[in-house]
Amino acid sequence: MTSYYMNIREMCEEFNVTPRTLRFYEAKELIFPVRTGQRRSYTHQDRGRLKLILQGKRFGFSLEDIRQLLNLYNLGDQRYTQYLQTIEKSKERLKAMISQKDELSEAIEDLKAHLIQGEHELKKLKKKRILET
Amino acid sequence: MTSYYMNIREMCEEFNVTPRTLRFYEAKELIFPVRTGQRRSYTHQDRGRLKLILQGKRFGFSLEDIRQLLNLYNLGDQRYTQYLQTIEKSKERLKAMISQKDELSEAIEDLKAHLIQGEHELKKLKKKRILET
DNA sequence: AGATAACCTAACGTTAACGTCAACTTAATC
DNA sequence: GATTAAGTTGACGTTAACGTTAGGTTATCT
Repeated sequence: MTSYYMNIREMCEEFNVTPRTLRFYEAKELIFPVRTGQRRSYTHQDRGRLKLILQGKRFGFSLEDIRQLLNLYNLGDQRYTQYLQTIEKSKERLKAMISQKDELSEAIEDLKAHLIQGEHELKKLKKKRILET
Repeated sequence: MTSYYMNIREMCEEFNVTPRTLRFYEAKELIFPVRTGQRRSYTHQDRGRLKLILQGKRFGFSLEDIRQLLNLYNLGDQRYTQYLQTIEKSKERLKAMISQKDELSEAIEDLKAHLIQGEHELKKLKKKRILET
């Protein structure tokens, strides 16, 4: 297992981000590294959250969207009403993700069809080019 | 069928965007409305492209990414090398979309599991609250 | 024909998500 | 123990994707 605490450089290498990005996410309260002296030490929790952040970004979610979702993954010491709100927000996100997935499936099939058509046309163009040479 | 040409207001209503957005996409060469005098007239082609643009945005693609993809859907009068490049770019996009879909599927299952767990915890909290009242 | 509405261009403003740079402190190395 | 490397905190800069405002043109309505 990877060491319990990681420094900022190790984090950057593992997740392929810059220090600035990690500090930025911290300022936005998406991750909460502890301090060893002045330096940041990233825990297992932080790594889990960062993974989710980067994933969310690939899906086109904003950091604020992601922040709300993240709470679901660390439902520790929240008040009841906050807890409830987190779950409601997460349900919304889930629905959005499902419809996004469906849309994506359609778009993929559509793109495939156009690509096949495109390659067909390309062959014809190629022949023409050869004949014209 | 909707009239062949649409003015900017009709477009905005149909696609739920602002005039600024349409002019912006035009400036970025994503759509090419013709002019009727000074005014823009949007064709069937523009509507098709706009639909794809908005879809692409929901998937988290940049306008530049989308612009390259769009060429595949209007492979009209391109040169052979350009044609080839469009197809290559599109293949890359397709791969990205497929992996995004797979990732999304996983994330959805994961989120579902956490939601179930969260609702379970919520019930326990609720009981505690009632007992404490 | 004068007013009003719909459209236009041009230009500056805004927000998210970082990049970059300066000046400082701490840790590691020679 | 001086230097170098790694990390830190501001603070200002940058880019994408529009929003907003000002000032001008065209079409329509009364």
